Amino acid sequence: MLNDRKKRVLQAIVEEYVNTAEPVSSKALIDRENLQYSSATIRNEMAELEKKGYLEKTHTSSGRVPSEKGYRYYVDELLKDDNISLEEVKYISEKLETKVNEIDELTKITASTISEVTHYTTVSIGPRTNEQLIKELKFVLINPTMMLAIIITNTDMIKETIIKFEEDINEKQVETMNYMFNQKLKNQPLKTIDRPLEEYLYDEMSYSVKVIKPIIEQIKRVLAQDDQVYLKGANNAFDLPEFNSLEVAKNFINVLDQKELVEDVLQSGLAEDINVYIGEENQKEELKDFSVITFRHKIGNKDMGTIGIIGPKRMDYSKVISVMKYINKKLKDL
Amino acid sequence: MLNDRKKRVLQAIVEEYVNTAEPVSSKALIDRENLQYSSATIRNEMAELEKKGYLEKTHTSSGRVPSEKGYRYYVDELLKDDNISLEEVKYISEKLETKVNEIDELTKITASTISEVTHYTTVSIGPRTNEQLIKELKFVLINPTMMLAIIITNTDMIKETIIKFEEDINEKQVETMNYMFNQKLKNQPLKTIDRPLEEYLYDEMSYSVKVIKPIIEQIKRVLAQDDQVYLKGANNAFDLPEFNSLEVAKNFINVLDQKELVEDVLQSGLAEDINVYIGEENQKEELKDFSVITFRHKIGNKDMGTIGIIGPKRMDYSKVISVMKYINKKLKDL
DNA sequence: ATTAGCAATCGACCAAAAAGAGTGCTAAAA
DNA sequence: TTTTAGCACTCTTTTTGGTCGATTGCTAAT
Repeated sequence: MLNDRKKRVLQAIVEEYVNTAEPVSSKALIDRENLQYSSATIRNEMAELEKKGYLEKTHTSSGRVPSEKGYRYYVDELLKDDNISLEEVKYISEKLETKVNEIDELTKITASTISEVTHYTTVSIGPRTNEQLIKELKFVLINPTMMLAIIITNTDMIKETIIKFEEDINEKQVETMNYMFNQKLKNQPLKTIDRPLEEYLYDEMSYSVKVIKPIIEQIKRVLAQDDQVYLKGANNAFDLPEFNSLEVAKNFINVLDQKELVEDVLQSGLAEDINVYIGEENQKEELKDFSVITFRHKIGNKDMGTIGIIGPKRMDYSKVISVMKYINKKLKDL
Repeated sequence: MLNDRKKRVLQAIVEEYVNTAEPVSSKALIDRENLQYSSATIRNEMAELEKKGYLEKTHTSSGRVPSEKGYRYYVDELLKDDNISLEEVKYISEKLETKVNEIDELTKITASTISEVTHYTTVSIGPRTNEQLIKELKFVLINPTMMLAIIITNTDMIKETIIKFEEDINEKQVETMNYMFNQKLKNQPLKTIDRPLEEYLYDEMSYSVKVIKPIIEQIKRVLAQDDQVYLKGANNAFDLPEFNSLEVAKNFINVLDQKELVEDVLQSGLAEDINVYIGEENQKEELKDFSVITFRHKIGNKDMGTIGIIGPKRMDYSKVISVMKYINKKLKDL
């Protein structure tokens, strides 16, 4: 356990380092109001914090930098989560009141708002396809060999796909299929469309395989489709000093370029609304030098999409988390 | 006009520079089979090419680098457009044979294939919304206050949107609207949905404004929506030595981050299938240090989407154009 | 328990020197 | 007349050495 003064020192170092991006010296802290000690005293505390693993040095005569353990302690125990200004509150409120027709759009707006307020890069993704229910399934005949299938989920997400047939079908048949498919699928999770259904349809329906097969195949394909990852503020990253290292910048772009990786990260979050992953805590090798904060937006129990912030380990955790918590409250009120 | 030997020298310099990214010295060329002269002779030719503006020096005692005029001459007069290997041909063919249901997907696949073969960053966009015809407009009632509008274009692009009403409507009304709207809009360009139509509908249709207004507004909104820009291989750029300059890398990311800018560039191309813009030839200030090659994919007269390659001015024009030409031919055969 | 003071360490910065690459030009060769 | 060898000159890159300043850890005093 850390004594009170050590906590104050650690907090001051994290905050100072987040601000300046320079290793923090004992001298840099002595002006703080809650640290009225000489530099020598601070130095002794820093040495002990280092021994315990909360701080690191880049070389013998440099100032200290928080270790990942240090950041973690800060996030868990020391962080203020009301670090948000009046202007920010106002700006966010305005943004969130934009009228949207689809939930997807709300996630995008939220993501870009977070990016604008925090100046970090955000990625976002809509609700998880697999967990949603089918609220409505509609087939619309376009011409004798083409039909449009529309799936509307309980979160009002729309997925649509064209289905082509090798033989002509008519309106009557479409109506029947509409009935049959809905019978079986309505209020079911999307992942229901799997083997058992396929068998059922082959068995129970009177249409030829030539008609049924393309429908199931195409619907499955659309559902399996990668969810769209939305990226905002990638260039903000380049204003941060850590991105002056080409190595780091390269890794960063590399991460953002791999949509599947980003998707995985966003999908993998725990049940919490807000999750913080610092450096090595990230599952993905490519993210070991970054910190990621994910924010899962729910209405009731319904997953409405996930937003992630990717930035340097020297991230302003306090600001980001404050903003997210405020947005979370605001969304619940909507 | 350039004499034959000067052409050979210019070509050799461009190719060498594209390969090595280092200013080309007179000595570096003397091993070429079609340049069997001493370095002094080459040097004299280089001096003259420089005086004519085809080459540049970074400082008095450096090798030569092609100027934009030099690249332009190379692209127009010297470039070989069959610079494509058997493996590449095979790889491309395979990729293009992927079955797709929507034209949009074909553009994406083509874009990523080009990126994979050339190792440059590609951006792409579907067919221009405004120029397409409405092949089919369908309204589907979801519940008494919600209707789905589906627009299918002549390139089989599907645009759909949910429309919410303040008062209940019934199946009968939807059918009538289906008829009325189709009557007016079928086989019209999408941009038809503009003021005149609005007036017409208000005048001629018997439904209240409360019903008509949200439909038109929402359809307009969807059509005005930014076309989705698809990005592939952004990280490839960072393997190129010019991106070791942080300045350049930053500009590059900045360009890619501005979807509207990229969209503009892709939409602005001339009537040609393939257009090359070298440095200052780009309309956009932000692209002055890059080269862009756009590739418009058409079937008949129908615009099917545009793909752009963004890279350094020291781009392998020959490779890129060879690949695009091959793909173009291949697509025409499909 | 805290602090003043000081030697020791190490990166950042700078200037000078040395090495290297390439050109332009002149004069000789073809 | 065209081509080439040779060399002085220019400019960049790399290396070297040395100073400066920031910061620490430790010791002894408060």
